[in-house]
Amino acid sequence: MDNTHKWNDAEKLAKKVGETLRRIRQERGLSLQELASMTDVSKLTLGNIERGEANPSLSVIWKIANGLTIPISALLNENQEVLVSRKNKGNKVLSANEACTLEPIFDASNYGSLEIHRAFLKPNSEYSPGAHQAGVIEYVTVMKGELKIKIQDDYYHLYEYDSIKFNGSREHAYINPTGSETVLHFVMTYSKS
Amino acid sequence: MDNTHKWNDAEKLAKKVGETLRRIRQERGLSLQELASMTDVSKLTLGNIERGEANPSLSVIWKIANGLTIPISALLNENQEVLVSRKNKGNKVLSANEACTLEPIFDASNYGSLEIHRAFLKPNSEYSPGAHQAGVIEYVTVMKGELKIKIQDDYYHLYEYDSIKFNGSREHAYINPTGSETVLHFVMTYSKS
DNA sequence: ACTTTAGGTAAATTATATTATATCGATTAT
DNA sequence: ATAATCGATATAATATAATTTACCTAAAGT
Repeated sequence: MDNTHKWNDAEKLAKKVGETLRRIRQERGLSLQELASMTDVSKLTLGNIERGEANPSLSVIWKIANGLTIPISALLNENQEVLVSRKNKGNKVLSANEACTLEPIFDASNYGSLEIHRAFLKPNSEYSPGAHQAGVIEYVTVMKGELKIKIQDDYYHLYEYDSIKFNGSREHAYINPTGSETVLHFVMTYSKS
Repeated sequence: MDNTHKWNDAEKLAKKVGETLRRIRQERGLSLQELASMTDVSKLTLGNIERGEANPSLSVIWKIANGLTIPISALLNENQEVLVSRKNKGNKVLSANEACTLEPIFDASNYGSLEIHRAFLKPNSEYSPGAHQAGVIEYVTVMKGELKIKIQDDYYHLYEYDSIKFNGSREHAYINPTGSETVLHFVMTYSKS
């Protein structure tokens, strides 16, 4: 069976992963030794991976990403593979149930794929924007009050100055469980083409 | 070294990958045999992975993703990740003159072009980070207190919930003109190479 | 009944990932 | 100069991923 082509592509991936790992390690000023103790992966294996001469197992990949507290996709350069489309921008300021007032701060359509909003969530109310298009990442910070956020089947309770990051393409809802207004700061990024 | 916890997490990842693979395969109505010939990975290995009883190598992961023509991150559920940043959990960094405390919220410098920080500016003090590299854009929001910001020769006075956007490559300084702490929310973007 | 297909299991083998240890050259610091 | 650190390299040993082959059960079709 001819798998030369595939093998070469897999080789390329290994090389790219190695370059990425080396770049991240050097950006943090770490030696192979230090990285080894952080990740519980031997220095030799790390060196081999960085030189693209390794075929690391999933557990090793996970250990490295975990030790560096980065997503695995950061190692695999998967960010660049994501296909994009731009959000269709309706200029809504009020949500359907009027529970939430959205206030655009900077519209980055002219500068890049970034939008910043401020949102005021009324007491004891819920705002469900639904899922956005693929490639949207939301960063939400609680500026005042409390926020209960539901992302698919999981709930997260955030207090003042807490932040959360998640993929906006997942079904989610913002809930103000308190009797006073909640103020949120939204940063939304859209993957580039 | 105690790595039981980490190992369990790695196990969880393997299980999740297995579930994802099985779901994708069944959604496409493929048998293990068919998937094996599509991916050039043995049926037994595929079965082991689906049952979470395997620790596949990067090349096998790549072969599967390639055979199914899906991004690797789709297999790894990387886009399902949710990160929460709590108010006081981050490692704070002090500026040279100790006027400003910087608290990273989400650091994407290694795999993207976005960083989010929270900053605490001491009463009646100034923080001058100098000019950053070219291509940096800063979005600053006042979460609490007041901020006087100097950008080259111009001054801007911001109050609670005000925001400002400017090019970080220009010389700038953050000034807290009040007697109480100022809390800022930073979003910094970097143009990609 | 019988046959086929799918998926799980087992044993044996091959291939290779991972580690430990040591050495080497280059750089950096004292 | 000398020592120390870093990354590359080599070797050997161990652990385990991956394949092959075979057999098993359950379900679905004929």
